[in-house]
Amino acid sequence: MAKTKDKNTERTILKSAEKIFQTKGMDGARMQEIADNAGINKAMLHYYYRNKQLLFEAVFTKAFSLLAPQLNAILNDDSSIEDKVVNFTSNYITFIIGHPYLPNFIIQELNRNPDFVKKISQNTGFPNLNKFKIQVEYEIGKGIIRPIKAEQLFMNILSLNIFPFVGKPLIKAILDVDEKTFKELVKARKIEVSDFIINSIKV
Amino acid sequence: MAKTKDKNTERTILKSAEKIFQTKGMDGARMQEIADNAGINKAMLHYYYRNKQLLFEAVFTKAFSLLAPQLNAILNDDSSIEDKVVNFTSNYITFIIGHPYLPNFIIQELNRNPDFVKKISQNTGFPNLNKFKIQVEYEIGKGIIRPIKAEQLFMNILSLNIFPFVGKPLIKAILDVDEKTFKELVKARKIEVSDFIINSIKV
DNA sequence: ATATTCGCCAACCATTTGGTTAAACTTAAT
DNA sequence: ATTAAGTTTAACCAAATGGTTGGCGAATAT
Repeated sequence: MAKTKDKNTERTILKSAEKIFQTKGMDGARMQEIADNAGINKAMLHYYYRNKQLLFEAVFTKAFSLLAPQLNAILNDDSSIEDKVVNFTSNYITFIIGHPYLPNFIIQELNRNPDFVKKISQNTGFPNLNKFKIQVEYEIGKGIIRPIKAEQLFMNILSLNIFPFVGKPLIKAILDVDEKTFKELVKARKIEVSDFIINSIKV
Repeated sequence: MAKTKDKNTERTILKSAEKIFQTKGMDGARMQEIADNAGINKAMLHYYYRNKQLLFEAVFTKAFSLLAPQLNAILNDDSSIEDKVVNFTSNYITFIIGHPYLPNFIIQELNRNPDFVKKISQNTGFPNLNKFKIQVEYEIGKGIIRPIKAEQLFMNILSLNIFPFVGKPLIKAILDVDEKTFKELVKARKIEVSDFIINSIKV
């Protein structure tokens, strides 16, 4: 049964590696803990992924490949800016509620190793602003939205959507709310955030 | 000269510890690297701060004590919401440009150890929403601003101000801009962000 | 049937790392 | 000058950590 167990073990390892790396980060993760979590010998991690760095990169690349399409939705979709904001906000927050570890993991690791961003930004499908920029200028010219630089609008959209997840411990402490209340607040942001943005840019 | 050297060494250690911890995090930081950076023997770190955890906490506490007053400015000041947004945004961004490592460090470490937030949140002077909440409800009642929950407005303000610093590597890559251009964009946010918020909440 | 390949593991290894020790040095007080 | 207290260092230690090795058993190919 060796050949079939093969793929199975590899997946098990990746699953465990995701769990550990995404909660503890590259520096805080221990190969032994990943092996224990996967219920296998530590040597197996090296058998399948050679070393810690490569295992980490497998986890990171997969995580980023989940997030990138979300961002491309607002950058490359054909609908109006207002529609995009509404859809992106709702979809993104729903998505992250299902993967609450993702944004913080990616941002933390990108900050830890800024060179790493070059590697993945060369990848095809990496989000870029070109199309969005043209659209923003077009809708401003048409008088549909107020004048604003596409870069700033994009930063605002990203900030409002991502930050609450990344800054969760800080926000929970300041608002003095429990986990349940926090989740409700975040869920309400599916429309709260798009209203806030539309209010601001609509003429 | 022992007594005077004393405080000096202690400060030197803390300075180096700040530099290393804030760029590499608790897990990524090495006591040896801190000692090297301070130009002293590793044993000195333990002589003055007992162990890594306590040295880290000294750094973290100091970092947070720099940030907390910034947040309290918008929560406890007596001016109108509009004025507070304008002032906070400008002041906060100016402040962080001078301490670019701070937000990411604090957020990363709070996420790494959520229990840690309890410790510091009991501290007097820890930001809380009480006063801000009353003010938001008051201004809504008076018809000065649109209806919005204070919690959501606060999250929005925080997100728009903090996220660009935390998500810098990601944003730089997507916008495809160099360091200089990014700094200009962030600087422009001193008014960009408050305009954006005011636009959205003003009746 | 035999040889070979593959998945897997216990045991091991070299290095790193946080932390300790004991002695030397510096300074101020007696 | 002597003592006592605080400061600094080189050398050391035990544990943790990423990674390697050699072999075992099961499946596959010859």
